Amino acid sequence: MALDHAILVSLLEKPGSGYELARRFDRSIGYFWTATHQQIYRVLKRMEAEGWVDVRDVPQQGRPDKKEYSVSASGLTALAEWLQKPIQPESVRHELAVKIRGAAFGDPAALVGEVERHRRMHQEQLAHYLAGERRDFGGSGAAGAPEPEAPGSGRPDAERELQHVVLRGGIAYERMMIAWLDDVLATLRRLGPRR
Amino acid sequence: MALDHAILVSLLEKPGSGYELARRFDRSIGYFWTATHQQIYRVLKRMEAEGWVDVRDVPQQGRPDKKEYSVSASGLTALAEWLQKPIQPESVRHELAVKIRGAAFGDPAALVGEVERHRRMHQEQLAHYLAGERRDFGGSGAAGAPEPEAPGSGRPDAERELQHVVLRGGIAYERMMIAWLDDVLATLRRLGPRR
DNA sequence: CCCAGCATGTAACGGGTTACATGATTAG
DNA sequence: CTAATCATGTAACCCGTTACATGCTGGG
Repeated sequence: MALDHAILVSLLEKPGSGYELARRFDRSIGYFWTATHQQIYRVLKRMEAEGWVDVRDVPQQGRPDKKEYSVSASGLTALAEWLQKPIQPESVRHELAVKIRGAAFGDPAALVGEVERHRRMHQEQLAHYLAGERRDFGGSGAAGAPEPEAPGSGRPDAERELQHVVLRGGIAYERMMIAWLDDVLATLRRLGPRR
Repeated sequence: MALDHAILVSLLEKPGSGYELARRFDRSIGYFWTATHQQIYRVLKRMEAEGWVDVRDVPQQGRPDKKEYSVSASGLTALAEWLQKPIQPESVRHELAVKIRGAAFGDPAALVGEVERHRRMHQEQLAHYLAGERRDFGGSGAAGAPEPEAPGSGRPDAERELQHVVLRGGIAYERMMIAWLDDVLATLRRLGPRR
């Protein structure tokens, strides 16, 4: 289970509250791992009990107080151990592919709208990634852009480079999906309506 | 939840036992949806109770008897209804990406072996898909290859075309992953060992 | 004789999802 | 006044995973 470790990585990049983590999971971390606030609170509580994270009450004005979590020494050790262990390849889950194969037993043309909708969503996600890349990693060429967020406890250069390569993975994924959905649309249109 | 519908699609393509379904989920259907035999038996029992599938005892010689499941009329209706409903985009889960970002707080070079391992697995999966494509959908050009499996109750041409376009999606995915993992490897090597 | 394959299951555990709950402040 | 944002939580349910169990046949 990687949610624990995803949270550790996020807290190492920048300490924060459960609420803040939930928002990060809707954004940068969410590019490759999703979690709701319920899951996050549950895991934070468990990790606190195990001593992987430290908590600090932060009073705020104009807002509710919050608990700021940060990674403890033993949490860092746990992460390092996990990094050593091989993981098995993720099992794929493409509900849309189930639908596409299922369309042979319904009306292929009826799926066109749905596939177009997915294509649009991937297009938006791609635009979002590209905007983030431009903002955080400079226009095109060399480095030199200021860090958008305070770097965590690691080497700032490694942190940035690795965040960037993961983002490039997201970009490649969205491009691949868009191209494939075009292929799917052409196929559905060629098949036409139910006999 | 799509496991129900993935099973319905597989049974429409060809009726079979829980055991046979489990093997298909390790192969063709498993390209985009995974399931273990325990899940499959559980769902088959539920769908039988709901009347989505019919069961037929098939005595065999030299092997244990089996229960052959096939989709009932109401199962087909349920599938058609599900095809109409929009689904939300799959939430991404890339454990390897968590590790890559986590490597900034450990030793980036130590991840190289693991990433190479994943690259090899994707290469094998790609080879497997390409072999399947050559076998089932002809060398390169036009159609004309004999169906490798008896077609289900739909239009055979639509069934084949849609299976092929899903397979092309798998192929595109593996190619994208291999290219991205090369990018990751180059990045990790550039960063070198822990300071 | 033992292992691999065929075939079907039960049990337990943990994670993910959805719904519900509370309470404060600020902006429209 | 109402809605949105910040902030933390409980409860229930289902799904996915892992381990265990049974029994038969054929091949090395």
